[in-house]
Amino acid sequence: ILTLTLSLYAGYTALHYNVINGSHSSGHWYKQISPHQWTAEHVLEWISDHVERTKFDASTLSLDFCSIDGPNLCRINQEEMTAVFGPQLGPHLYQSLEEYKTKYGGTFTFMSSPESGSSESDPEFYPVSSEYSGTLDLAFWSYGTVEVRHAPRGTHLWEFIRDILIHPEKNQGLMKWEDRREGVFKFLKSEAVAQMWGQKKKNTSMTYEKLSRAMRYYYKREILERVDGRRLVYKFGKNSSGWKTEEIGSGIGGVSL
DNA sequence: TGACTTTTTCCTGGTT
DNA sequence: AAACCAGGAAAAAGTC
Repeated sequence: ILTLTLSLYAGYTALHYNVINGSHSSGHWYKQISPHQWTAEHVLEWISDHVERTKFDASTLSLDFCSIDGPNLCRINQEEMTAVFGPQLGPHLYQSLEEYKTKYGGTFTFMSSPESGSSESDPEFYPVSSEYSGTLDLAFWSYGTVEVRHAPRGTHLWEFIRDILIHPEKNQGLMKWEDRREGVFKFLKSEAVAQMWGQKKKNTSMTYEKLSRAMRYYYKREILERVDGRRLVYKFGKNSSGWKTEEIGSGIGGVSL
């Protein structure tokens, strides 16, 4: 499953699936070995764990950030980690990585990674050391680059709603499935969800009234289907994706994002 | 830059 | 009466 989702381009969507499925089904093998031996998949598992643990909003992350293997990950210092993953998740990740490094420290020869030094008068030259082999885009590795470079894909309203729904462990009581298989769901705290949506869009004046207008525009595009008679209830339509339990590994991204 | 898409804002009117 | 639902219109934002 991990491999399949990785091959999909919808980065953050794949990360969500990791959070949901990876942590339960496919064990945490990365915990058994040194970070220096982690594969890109291990790194992704590790990140997913922290996303879940810190209740970080994964939708602001790009999978591109995570396409890095253990050896390269270990070369990142705290500042870089924070620059890339933000002030919340970054430090968590850094500390966790240090712990794993220490735990398996004796086994390897490299070391000296956290040159948390502050003499980098040469930002552009850095993150990559000589044998960089990951697929990480260099554009990300400059100070202050927290946002995704181009369009943060997956920021549409319906995706935001979907992502709340597929994260039952976090966002408790905000929304719930009425019929998971059919894609019928309901707002439990309509104004709270609207506030969160507003927060994401940097708009403090968002309300459910306005959010719901945007939702209604989805009917014509068949991203949502109308459910009448039931207040605060909506249903995903055929032009939405990423919410079906059977859909994992196929069909995601078949629809415009 | 300009066309196009999506979301926001506002509104009138109806329903639960 | 409060909280929703339906959409039209148009502005604002975001994308390509």
